[in-house]
Amino acid sequence: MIVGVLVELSNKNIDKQYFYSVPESLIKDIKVGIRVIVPFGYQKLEGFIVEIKDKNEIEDIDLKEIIKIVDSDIILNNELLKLGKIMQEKTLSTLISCYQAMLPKALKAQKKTSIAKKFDTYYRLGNIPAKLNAPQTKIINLFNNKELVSRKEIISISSSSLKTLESKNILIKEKKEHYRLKYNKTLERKYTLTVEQQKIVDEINKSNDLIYLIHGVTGSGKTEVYMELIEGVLKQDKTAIVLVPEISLTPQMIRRFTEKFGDNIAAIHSALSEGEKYDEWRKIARGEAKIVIGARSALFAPVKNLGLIVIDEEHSDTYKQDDSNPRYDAKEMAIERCKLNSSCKVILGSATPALDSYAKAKKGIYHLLTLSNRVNKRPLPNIEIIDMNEEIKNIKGHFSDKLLSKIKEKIEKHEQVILLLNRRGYSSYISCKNCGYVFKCPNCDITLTYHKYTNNLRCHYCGYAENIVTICPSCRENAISSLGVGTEKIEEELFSLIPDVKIVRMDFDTTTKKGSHEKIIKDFRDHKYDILLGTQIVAKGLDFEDVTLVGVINADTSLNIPDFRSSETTFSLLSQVAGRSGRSRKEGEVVLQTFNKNHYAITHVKKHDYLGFYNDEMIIRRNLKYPPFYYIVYIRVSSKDNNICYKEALKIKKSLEKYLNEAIILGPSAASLFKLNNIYRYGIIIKYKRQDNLIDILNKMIDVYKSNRKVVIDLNFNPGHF
DNA sequence: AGCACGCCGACT
DNA sequence: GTCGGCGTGCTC
Repeated sequence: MIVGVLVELSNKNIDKQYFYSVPESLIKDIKVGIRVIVPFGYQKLEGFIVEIKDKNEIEDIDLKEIIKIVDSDIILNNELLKLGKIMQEKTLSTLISCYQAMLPKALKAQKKTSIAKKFDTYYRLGNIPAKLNAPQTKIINLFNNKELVSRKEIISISSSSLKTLESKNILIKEKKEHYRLKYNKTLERKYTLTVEQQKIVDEINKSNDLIYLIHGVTGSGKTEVYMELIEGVLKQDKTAIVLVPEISLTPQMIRRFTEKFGDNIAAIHSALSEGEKYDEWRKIARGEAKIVIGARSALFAPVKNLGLIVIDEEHSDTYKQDDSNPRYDAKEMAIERCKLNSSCKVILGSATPALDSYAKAKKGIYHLLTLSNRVNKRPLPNIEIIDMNEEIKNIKGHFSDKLLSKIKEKIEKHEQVILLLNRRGYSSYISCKNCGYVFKCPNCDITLTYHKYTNNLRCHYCGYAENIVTICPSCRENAISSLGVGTEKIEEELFSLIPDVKIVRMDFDTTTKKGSHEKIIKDFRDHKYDILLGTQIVAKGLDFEDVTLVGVINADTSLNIPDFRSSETTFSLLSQVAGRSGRSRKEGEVVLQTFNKNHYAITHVKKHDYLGFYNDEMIIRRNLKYPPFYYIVYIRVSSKDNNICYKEALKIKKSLEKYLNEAIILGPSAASLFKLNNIYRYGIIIKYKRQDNLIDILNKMIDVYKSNRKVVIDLNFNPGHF
């Protein structure tokens, strides 16, 4: 027996099957998809068996032998094997990295300390003799209606009797695995769908389309629709996967699913320990959980007979793996996985769909469905725009009079407030503190990034650069600055403006600890605080009854992110956070502070007008040749040597221009993290509508550079950001 | 990735 | 002479 093994190392030079013979003693346990340890050159590596062949199919006589089998579980089933190959073709990353990306750490092929399974001890009956004493009889009676009884239960009667019974082989010990997590079905809330919700459920159920986009305003009850659809899928003995942007941010979602489906669900997310993930994964593989809820990678949960994939908040950038290889798009992969199953459907849901998704829906590629009313006909909150250019003279800290007085008013009425501090992205930009002017690239219309290293402003798209000035070109004030504000500073200001106010901060720094996020949510719901102050994190899916005011301290910051999507992300963020207000009986209000009150992202948020925003933004995207009108591939060239790096990047650009004559090639320009860990990076952008030889040319480029040890190239198809 | 081999400069 | 730097090739 010969097996083809894909080893753990992610490197284009060795990203292929290596063949090994199987020693006689292991043959019976060999299956495709299991992990094995093999000799590889001078080292021992872990890998996956991806093929089994007969001896006479291979000409090579001198194969090495497999050292051992890691465990008997099939990790990569047929479906995952196929899906990994598709991912490889879509990302041009290594095949092994695609497989690894689909698995929890404990199941990846890599040398590691193994994670122990957790066991409970049980007993089964052996031969029962005629004579037993009283406690012994009592113990035996425990077996009246079951085969196995737990040690715990027996000991509660008598531990010494257990000892005797065990020694006489009357009771036989048996270990049974238990999973670390348990979901208890609680009393189910009876919920009747609204007419609008029911209509959507019916339409999806009777349609044969593959992909659906549910555009539902905040508070329209998309989750109820998902649950109803899932119930239908379960009735057909099929399974479902629900993807959420970041599951630890949506404890309410899990709670509602648990209420309805109990232990039929498995949740996979970053807040779980590796041991817990391992358990959840195997529970799914054994068919003990039919519904999987989780972040991006939960898409690859080993469910069988998949009937439905739900992608909630589908506009979220977390569905694109952008930071490391393979840079895959979970939405795209969901559709691929769907196609591998018969009559499986993908549901995308959002109050503010990604422009790309909505465009596809309008074209009929996705089946568009709309929920235009909030549940119980609650009105959408009234949104008030505060022009900070006007307010700047009598501003207190970062607060306008209007926002401050509204906050005070709500606190007096014992209602609650959510404040959003819209924090900029990773890169820094320069703006005028007086009028809010930001420096933009004359070629690309995106914000220029400040580079400390060279002390100038640069465009990450085309490489345009200009020098720093201190006088604002717009208002002529000497107020150019790169300072941002943090939640601590705002909290401080609030304390001095409203003594005795109770504030809880929530940002990515205060919520890294396991469970801290849930605790903040719970405490806020219990009215331990008046104000929830946070960054982007407070915009996501939170549902508080008594929040009647949402304040946005700086609506603009995300408009200035150097990314062609900055308007879209701003519109989406503001709409989402506005949706947190007035979710129950009391009417909600929203106050947005901005320096750009006439910006179309702001004006459309005020009117709750997604379509209006969509139409405006599409015109800009078309004119500037951005997605969804053009596709983008980002090529990152990196090296320890700045000079070599730039030269190679330029060489790549030149040859791409030669071979890709239907595409626009931009760059090379300094990447947003130009120098990191002493490695320099340049980026080249390919924009194209149609380019038939693209994949072919890119593969050739990868091939040329795989043996180059001075520069590394990296590809990102349709990057989430730059 | 990680290791060996082999070619070249510099130094006990 | 020979130690070690690194460019190159190979891993079933």
